[in-house]
Amino acid sequence: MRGHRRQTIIDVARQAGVSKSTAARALSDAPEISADTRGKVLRAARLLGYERNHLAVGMRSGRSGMLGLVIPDIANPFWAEVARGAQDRAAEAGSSLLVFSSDWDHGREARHLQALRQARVDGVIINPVADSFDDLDRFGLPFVLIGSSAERFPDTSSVGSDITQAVRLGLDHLISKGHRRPWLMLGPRWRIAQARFLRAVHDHCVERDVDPATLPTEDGEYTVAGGHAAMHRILAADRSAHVTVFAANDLMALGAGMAARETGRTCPEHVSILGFDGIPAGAFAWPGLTTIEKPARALGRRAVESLVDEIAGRADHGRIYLPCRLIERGSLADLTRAEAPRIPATAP
Amino acid sequence: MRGHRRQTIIDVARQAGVSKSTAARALSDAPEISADTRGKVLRAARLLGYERNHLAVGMRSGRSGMLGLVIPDIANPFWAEVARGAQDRAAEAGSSLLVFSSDWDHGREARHLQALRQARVDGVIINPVADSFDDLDRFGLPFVLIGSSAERFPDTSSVGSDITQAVRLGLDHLISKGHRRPWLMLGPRWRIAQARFLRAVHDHCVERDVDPATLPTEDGEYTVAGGHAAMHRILAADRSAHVTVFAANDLMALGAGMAARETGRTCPEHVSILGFDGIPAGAFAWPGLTTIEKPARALGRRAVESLVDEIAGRADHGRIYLPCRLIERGSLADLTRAEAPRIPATAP
DNA sequence: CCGATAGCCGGGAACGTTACCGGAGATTGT
DNA sequence: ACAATCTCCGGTAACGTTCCCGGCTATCGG
Repeated sequence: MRGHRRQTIIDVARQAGVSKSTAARALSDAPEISADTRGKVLRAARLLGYERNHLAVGMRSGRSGMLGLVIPDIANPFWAEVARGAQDRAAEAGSSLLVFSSDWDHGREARHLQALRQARVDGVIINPVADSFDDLDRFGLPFVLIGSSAERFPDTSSVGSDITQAVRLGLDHLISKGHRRPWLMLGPRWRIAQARFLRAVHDHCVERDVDPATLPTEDGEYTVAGGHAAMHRILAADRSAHVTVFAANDLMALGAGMAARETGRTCPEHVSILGFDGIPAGAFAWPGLTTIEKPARALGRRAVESLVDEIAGRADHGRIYLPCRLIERGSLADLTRAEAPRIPATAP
Repeated sequence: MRGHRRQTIIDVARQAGVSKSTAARALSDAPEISADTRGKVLRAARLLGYERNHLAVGMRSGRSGMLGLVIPDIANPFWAEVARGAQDRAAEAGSSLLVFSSDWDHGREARHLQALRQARVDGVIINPVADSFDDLDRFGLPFVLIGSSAERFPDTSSVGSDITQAVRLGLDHLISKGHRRPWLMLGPRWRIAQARFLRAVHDHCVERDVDPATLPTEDGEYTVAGGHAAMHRILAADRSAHVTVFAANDLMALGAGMAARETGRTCPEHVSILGFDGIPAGAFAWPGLTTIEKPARALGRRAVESLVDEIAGRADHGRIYLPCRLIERGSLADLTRAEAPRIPATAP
């Protein structure tokens, strides 16, 4: 029973007493077939437990019914959420998702793209490692950029979050709480996301009559360890009674919180932290991380939608920026009515 | 340039001046070919930018080079880590991974399995929704169970974590810290994982001369909200000065911590919490969550290894249980030398 | 010098499906 | 009543690859 040969459409046709063309028509509900024979075929298919062979379909029709997703790391909660959204939407569209993690490594990314091409996926959603992504034009597959790397490619559709709006949300909230001179904790200098974030901040500062040059910055990796290290550098450099940090990423913000605690400082008494991403872990920290939530799941869904448009040929090459949302938890002090906090007891 | 037809092996053969059989031999480095012609073919392939069509390969050879992974939720950090391990190992083995989230829903699971069958994946790694998983024998694909659902299927290989060892680790640690009567915060009653956890606890209690019947239990969903609700019930039922909880899952433990704070209790002064899973978010909570770490990434890797064995026919139908590791952070009080803590100031 | 063997290569068939073309009846219009 | 149209169906050719079989050349043993 186990070693039984797989049923093909020919078996179904024979069982139903029709030709395989007719069986195919019934199975792919084409219009030119009588309801009667369709019923017969469908019954036969069910009886035999027939499952259509998508490899053969893809081979003949040129559509494999598979989509590729290449992100930095599926174990990163933000990207996991994106993947979930993409997967859900792909399933609704009747296609499957091949997921790959590039680890910000060019070689891995290249290998994954090759695997995707060889698997003949119908299209790819990618957050490219390099913001150059030079193989783009001879990539030979429909694709959609996701995340923040859309700037240099005006001719390709992309889905990202609205950084400008997000930064406005964050800065205005900081200002309303009395934080006039937050540190900006940025990602690596070579990432275009860094530049975009910084530019959004500058633009908004100008709008609010703040001199952007007065805002101190510190770089670090987009990880907990990166934020941890950067925060130690910040605290070593800034001996103010209250240090405020606007992190470009929640993981960094969380790392910053840990670093602050290690120096005996508590949040939000001595330190205020604003995150960016909205990963669930921020809710469990104590105090809860106030952050700007990117619509990760929706991002994944929209990327798939753009991609199927792209595949279908109706490519409007649009750039889509989804709005973000401020989540207030407890990591931001209200300095407008607070007395000056005292210097932490044990500093390093 | 964009609309250029895809290069096939026939184009390569023509370019190299050989037959397609020879080209195929060169490309799949078969032995019966001279080094000279192989070089010619390979050069021609590179020149034309040839990419082998895996759909056609799968069609002819019966191997699609794709593996399926069906887990409850890719956005759950534990499963994301498993997926990452599986994906890495699959890439090393030269195959791609189709990822699906079932959301503990039978219908979704069934649809995903159908998609996987139709895609003609070579095998599937699955954490089944139902611990019955009755379609198993007529599933018709090589597969490996992952997680805690291997009990009822002695004939299938599976990969999971060593719950017995983990529970021993946890209980001994609790006892060493002076916690003699922890609450057990369990998952839903219908999940077999619940029974396994409970049995492991009982067995170990007997070994340590503790009457397992004295351990109070509380059920809940395997989520933050579930742990949150369960903790409120526990605190309502237990008015002791110090309440200790051994949660079956980190998310529940985190939810429990939030609930405790809401009632004005602090951890570890009034409440001790021991988690289970080792998700990264536990490190950011304050205090850090002491927990038993499951080797999630290794789990994913081993599952793929078992699966390729299964596909290759050398199925030893082994059950693999990987050891867990205790991570001490700050959520457990040391009751052996502490004076009796006072009752929390504001109880609900 | 001839047959056997090994090494290398080409030709065809097959995998399961869909696209296309043509044909047999049934139905319609004049 | 006859041509024209429509509805439905069957046969055949692809899609790109691998596998099997047979053939050609060169080498070798006797």
